[in-house]
Amino acid sequence: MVTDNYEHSQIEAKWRDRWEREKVFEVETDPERRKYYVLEMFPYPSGDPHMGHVKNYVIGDVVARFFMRQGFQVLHPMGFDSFGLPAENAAIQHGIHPSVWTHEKISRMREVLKHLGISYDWRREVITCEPEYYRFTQWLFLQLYHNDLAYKREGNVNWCPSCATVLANEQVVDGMCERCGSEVTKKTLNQWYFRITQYAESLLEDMNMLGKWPERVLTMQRNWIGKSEGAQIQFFVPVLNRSITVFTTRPDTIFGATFFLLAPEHPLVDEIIAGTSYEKKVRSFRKRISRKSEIERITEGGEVEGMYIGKEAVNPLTGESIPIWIADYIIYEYGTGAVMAVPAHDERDCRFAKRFNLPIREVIKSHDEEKTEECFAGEGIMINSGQYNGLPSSKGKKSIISFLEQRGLGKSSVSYRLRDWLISRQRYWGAPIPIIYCDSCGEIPVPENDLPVLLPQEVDFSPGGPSPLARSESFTHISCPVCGGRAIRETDTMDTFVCSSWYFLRYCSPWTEDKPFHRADVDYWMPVDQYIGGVEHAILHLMYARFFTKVLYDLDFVGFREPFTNLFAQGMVNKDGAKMSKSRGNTVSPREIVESFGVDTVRVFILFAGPPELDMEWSERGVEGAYRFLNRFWRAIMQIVDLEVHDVFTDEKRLMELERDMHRTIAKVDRDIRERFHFNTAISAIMESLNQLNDYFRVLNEKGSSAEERSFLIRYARSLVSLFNPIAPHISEELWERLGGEELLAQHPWPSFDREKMIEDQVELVIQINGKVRSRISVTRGASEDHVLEASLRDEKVCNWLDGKQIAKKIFVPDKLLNIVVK
RNA sequence: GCGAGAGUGGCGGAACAGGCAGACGCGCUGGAUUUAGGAUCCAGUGGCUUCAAGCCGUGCGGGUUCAAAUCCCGCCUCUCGCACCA
Repeated sequence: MVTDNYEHSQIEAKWRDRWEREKVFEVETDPERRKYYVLEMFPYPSGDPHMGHVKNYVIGDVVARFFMRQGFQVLHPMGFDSFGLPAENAAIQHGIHPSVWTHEKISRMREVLKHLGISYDWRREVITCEPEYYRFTQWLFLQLYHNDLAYKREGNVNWCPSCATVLANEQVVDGMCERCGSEVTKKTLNQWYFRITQYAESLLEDMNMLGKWPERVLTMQRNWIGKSEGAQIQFFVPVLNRSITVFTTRPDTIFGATFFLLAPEHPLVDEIIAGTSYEKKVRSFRKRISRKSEIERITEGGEVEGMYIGKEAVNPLTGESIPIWIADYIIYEYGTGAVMAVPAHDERDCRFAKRFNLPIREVIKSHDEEKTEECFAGEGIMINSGQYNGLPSSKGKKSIISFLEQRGLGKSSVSYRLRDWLISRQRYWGAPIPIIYCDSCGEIPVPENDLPVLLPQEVDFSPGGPSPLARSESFTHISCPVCGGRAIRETDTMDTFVCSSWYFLRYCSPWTEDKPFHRADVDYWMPVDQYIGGVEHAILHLMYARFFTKVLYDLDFVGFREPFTNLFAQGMVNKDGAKMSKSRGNTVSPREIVESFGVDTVRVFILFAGPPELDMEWSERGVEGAYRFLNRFWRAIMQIVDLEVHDVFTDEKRLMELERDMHRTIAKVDRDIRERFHFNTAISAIMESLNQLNDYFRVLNEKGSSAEERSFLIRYARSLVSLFNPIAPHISEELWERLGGEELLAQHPWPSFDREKMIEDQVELVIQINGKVRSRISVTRGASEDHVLEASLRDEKVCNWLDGKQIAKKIFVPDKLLNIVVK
């Protein structure tokens, strides 16, 4: 029973049920209709959603509801990214099985989310830890495997001792584990990788075909991929009787190469020092370096370390012999792991040369004569470079590369900072990697028909030792699918980012059983038109998802190369100036706030606090303010619903003003939502209209209202309620019904406006004297300069300012201002 | 260090293409209503100035312009990202 007061809980429950009963948000593939796909990053089910989630979903819901009312079929799904460590830690600490823990959390979270009344098609829910889903995560792994995009190799990897697993490069932040904050160490392990580096160029290139993405996200991805163009050059090493290739972006500085550097772990180092007195020293040097954590490297002020390893390399241009050193700042995985050191023009080489007293030879002169820095890394004119003297660096680069190319000693080359994606995790709660090792057949992919490789239920979660899967006899020991002989399963599971790299495809086709998705579904719905989430995923998730999409495109499973046309990165919700977190104890529970104020209040507060891309501050007063506004809104509309008609005159002038205001408000709200995502100004426009309305009520209270006024006000109220609907869907649906709306507002067409009706006949025009506002006059729209000048000369204030002055100049902006410049 | 972004009342924030700075809201002040509080309604609310008139005012300093929060140059502060990537 809904009373005449604004009873948020009754109203919200009523419409939530109604939308569900009438399947308002359920959509089907239908190529006849225009589609729009709105997606919010799905959550890890940690329990109750927090305010950051709510903000995310509310933004998405406004967009979804807005487009729905534009006549689009809107796909707006929700699911759970439900593999991951917290579930496993719960098992270790409280003895609850990860599956049980996760499903409990999901139910709880789903309940709260449903309570928010967001326009999800819940039938399409995706849960990544269900075999029905991870079966296809494994299937996708196999596609990558068959196309040489998934491979296993030994490598020096990031290890988080606290999580007892390896981490991808992307998951190490300032030398700390992105998840738990412990210091990351290095370990040499045999691990599975995805060959994302093969897609470095298209990940970079295809950024051009994206729609609206935040510039900073693109920049971050660009930096992460880190493309640099240069050359590979061969330096002959007499002791090996062959060449070592270096990568450099500055072939024009080759005459300044005074020593040669190798990464300490470079395998050629061993060949060079074999049987020499350096063997022992190098071994202990390597040991010392590997103990040095990333943190120490950064905090020690960049003290470089290295040592001479006893042999020489030959500069292919000068024929000069230069000593070979190893240095800790040379990264084996980048470029070729070997560098020609040019201390005069590279800061790091310079530091190294100074520390170990190596010669520094200047070969580039700055264009700017004044500049005589010790280490000049810019472009300039070549000197001390034989026949190349006098050439600018850019030309020199090209000539040197072509000289080397002709002699087969080098070529132009591109390097990327991006590394292959390490996907193995030594943990239980993830999708098992579908690989089998047979004593006689070797490494065998699990046949597609045998998928999913199910996680065993009964495993030992006690901490320490190998991962729970490795300890499970029944899981590990199987017979080879090829020869039937003895075999063991891979016991690593996949990084959860693999699961989230394709979930947006599954939403399109969630009921498909024999494959991850139907092509027709995906072709209809994809790409996601608007993706919304936190900027913290700017690199990791967004790049992995882009990578997966590109692989699927190349393998002809999908017909598009980019998954997300537009991306919106929302700001955080803070409290007391800091990020809300359990450890700080400054969290606000959405569940409780919704209980006392209602969903619509929370939505209005969040959206009104500022533009959504900015961080916002949670404020109790702000919530109350939003609540008060909803009450004010309710009362005003109800006053119109209950308006009695009297036999009185109509205030035509006020009515016209209101009419104009109505069209302006529609135009503003429409634009603010559609083009700018600035819901705060959309709400303030609605508030202004409401204030207009209240002013008018005062007139009506005095004189009573005519039938004409009542019918106009109903129309006005309807458009206001209609505009408010994507922002506060429950209250607006209720008021819509009370105003006589027959169909659901959620399915009612979005209001349109008439530009003609927005125009005023009288405009207020600003009169400036010497650029300062001195007066305002009211003139008819489109008044001429002469007319305005004449009118302003009759204005007392203007006359005072002009008294005894000469008019030197006039600037006239029609319907806006007249600036009179006097001497 | 490199790169990107941002600095506007007591606060969150408006000002779409150089043209009325401070919309809208919060807070605060006064008033009405009320037994009282809350809620509600009305009025006010950038600073200086005794009122009026006026002057100053968008981080700081300069510039362009009839006119600058907005454009240009220099500086300061903050936030974020990258940080031995040859």
